[in-house]
Amino acid sequence: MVAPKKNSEARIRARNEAKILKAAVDLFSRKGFDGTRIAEISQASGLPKANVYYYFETKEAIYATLIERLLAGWDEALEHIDPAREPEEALRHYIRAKMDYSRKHLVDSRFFANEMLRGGRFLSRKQKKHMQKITKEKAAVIEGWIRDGKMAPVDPNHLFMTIWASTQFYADFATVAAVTLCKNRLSARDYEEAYDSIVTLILNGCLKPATAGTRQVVSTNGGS
Amino acid sequence: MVAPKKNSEARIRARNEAKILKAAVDLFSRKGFDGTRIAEISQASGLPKANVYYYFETKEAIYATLIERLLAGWDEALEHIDPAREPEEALRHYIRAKMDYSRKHLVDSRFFANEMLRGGRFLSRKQKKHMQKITKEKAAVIEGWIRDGKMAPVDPNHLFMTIWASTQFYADFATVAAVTLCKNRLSARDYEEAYDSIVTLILNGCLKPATAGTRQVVSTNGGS
DNA sequence: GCAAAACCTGACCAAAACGTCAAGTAATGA
DNA sequence: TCATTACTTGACGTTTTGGTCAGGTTTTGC
Repeated sequence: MVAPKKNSEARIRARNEAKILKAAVDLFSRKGFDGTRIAEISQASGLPKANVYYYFETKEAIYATLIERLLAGWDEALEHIDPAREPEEALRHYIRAKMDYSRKHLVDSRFFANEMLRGGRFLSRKQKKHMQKITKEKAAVIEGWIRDGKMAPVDPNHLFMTIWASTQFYADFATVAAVTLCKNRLSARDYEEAYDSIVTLILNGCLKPATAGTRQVVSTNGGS
Repeated sequence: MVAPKKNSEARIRARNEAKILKAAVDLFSRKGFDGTRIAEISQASGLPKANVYYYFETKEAIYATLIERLLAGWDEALEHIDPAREPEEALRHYIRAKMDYSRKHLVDSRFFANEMLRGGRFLSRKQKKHMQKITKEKAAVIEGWIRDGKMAPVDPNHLFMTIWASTQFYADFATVAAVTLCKNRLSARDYEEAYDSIVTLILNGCLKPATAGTRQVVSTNGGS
């Protein structure tokens, strides 16, 4: 061998598991759990099928690993909803974080969507409880802002869901979005404009007129 | 036979095709195209597998029929966006129509979502063009309202998508919604509240302050 | 009442699916 | 160097899959 490469240190296991998971999440995101064949995963990952089985007991095991990984990122974006901040800034950043996630992790976003369409059967009770807890905490923050007269009296849960829905849309329904915008694929620019629109709509919709003023909240991102 | 039932008039073909399509859309909506087995459809519809093949050439044929049926309803709700109306009323009715559809046709909504996650490969160029045309027309109506100073200057396409996203969310991600609201299943009441929130958010977000006034737009639907 | 058309279905097939295994090859540590 | 462990893989077995078919039963039109 020309270069022996001591990257054997870069554990073979880790590398191959990553290959498999990457191929798997892509397939699952498009075809769902039942629609994905192990043979496809093996082919897409470049590893022989028997090798896939060497690293993962079953298809379920692969799927479960991906779910676990996904849920880990659930809370992160919500960190922006911080009682110490002003609602306008906090929500703006939160929406951006969600939007960025949708764009950069198209596949994960769709994987999640697929699992939800399936009824979320892979989500453990514990995982659900966790999501619930985090959301509840953050809903309380919103309610605080409302009490302080900083926001209009909207239901925080539905506010969150509207944000989730509208940001996730551009990942999960990219096809619809592309058709609507008469494009073949969504560009970074399209995402930018989507972000602006959502921020404008939702922030104007839930901030107290006193805060937002009669002037519309305008996005901070200029177009080229 | 006790009652011979002349409902043989109610064409056997129509009845059985309906049975098959009903079973199929349910399965497709949860497991996607590749994940759905003809045997499952046959079982769920109560017809033997060979009988399913008597009515439909292939699995694709069933799927295509469903897509066709689905797209037919695409324009309907958009009828509300009528230049003769006032934007507030029009948008309110449109959002309600979409929301009602999501609730009453949970399965179709998810079926559509699944197809989009797959990349909309079953949508013909013609069907896409049609969606595009309708949307463009309605976008023009919104733009008219904006020019007339009746609405804030939002991008109509993104406005539509935000509406689609947030209404569809409660059907496609019912699991997430239920977890968020700490319920097992969404009640009619939950949908009502979701509708109220969305209307409040989006209408306040895109109507001219002059129209909406400094007062928040309030929903017309009572609780209980 | 009767022929033609419409409908039904158990049994079958080839291809593909999941998962296993035994016999390898490479890396590791002493 | 050599034994132990980690990794690789072609070939296999069983089950399930989409789809077919030949021979049945019902409906229908007259």
